[in-house]
Amino acid sequence: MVIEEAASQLEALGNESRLKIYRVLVRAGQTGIPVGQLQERVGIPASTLSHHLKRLVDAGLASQERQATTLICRADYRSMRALIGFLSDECCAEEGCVASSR
Amino acid sequence: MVIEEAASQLEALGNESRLKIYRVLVRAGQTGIPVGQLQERVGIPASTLSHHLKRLVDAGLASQERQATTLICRADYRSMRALIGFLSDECCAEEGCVASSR
DNA sequence: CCGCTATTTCCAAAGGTATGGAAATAGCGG
DNA sequence: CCGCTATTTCCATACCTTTGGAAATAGCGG
Repeated sequence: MVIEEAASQLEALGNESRLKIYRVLVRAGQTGIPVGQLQERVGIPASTLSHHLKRLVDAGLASQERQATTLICRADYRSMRALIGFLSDECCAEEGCVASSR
Repeated sequence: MVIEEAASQLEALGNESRLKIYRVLVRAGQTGIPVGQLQERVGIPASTLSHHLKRLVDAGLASQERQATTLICRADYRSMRALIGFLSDECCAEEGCVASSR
């Protein structure tokens, strides 16, 4: 993972609304969750939610799949795994840190 | 870790300059590194660097300690550990993710 | 107290982000 | 093709971020 990508993913997650959205996505598992239900769950206006979702998708943290008129959203676990890996490896490579204490 | 804190730390790391700075801090280990050396290392004007450092410190990701005229900066490993824990636990609690594949 | 180095704060400009209502679009089911 | 629901795009507004030069401050050593 290159630093630009890590930064853009961290930026995407570095907003309370988006982090909440992302958390709901994660809890929805592989099944995913439609935008509408997501909206009820997080209580954000549709327009705003759509903007935030786009940021998460653009950052590679989530994906969307059309099923008729509804859009199913899913967290991309691989990217989160890669991001956690980056934080552990690149940013926590020295003594005293989680990576070395394992 | 509460979601507000996680979001603010992710936001602090979600900027390429700050992520680079943070990485240098981590690599400097417990010894830490003076602001001046950090500046040479990342090639950012002193003023800008100072702003970024403040953000990292405010987010609890780094700390600073005066030693005479120089300021030693250090990464706060505990906060990174907590952040990685949050991402693994809160955001990756379902099937298919890193947390469950361990 | 002075000069010196290290670092911050002040200030201002430019651009980006967040927000959400209103209008547009997508994709059925009939 | 129409109406309907789901979702996005358009648009505008307010606010926040990033950037960096210049001036201010901190803390020595003399």
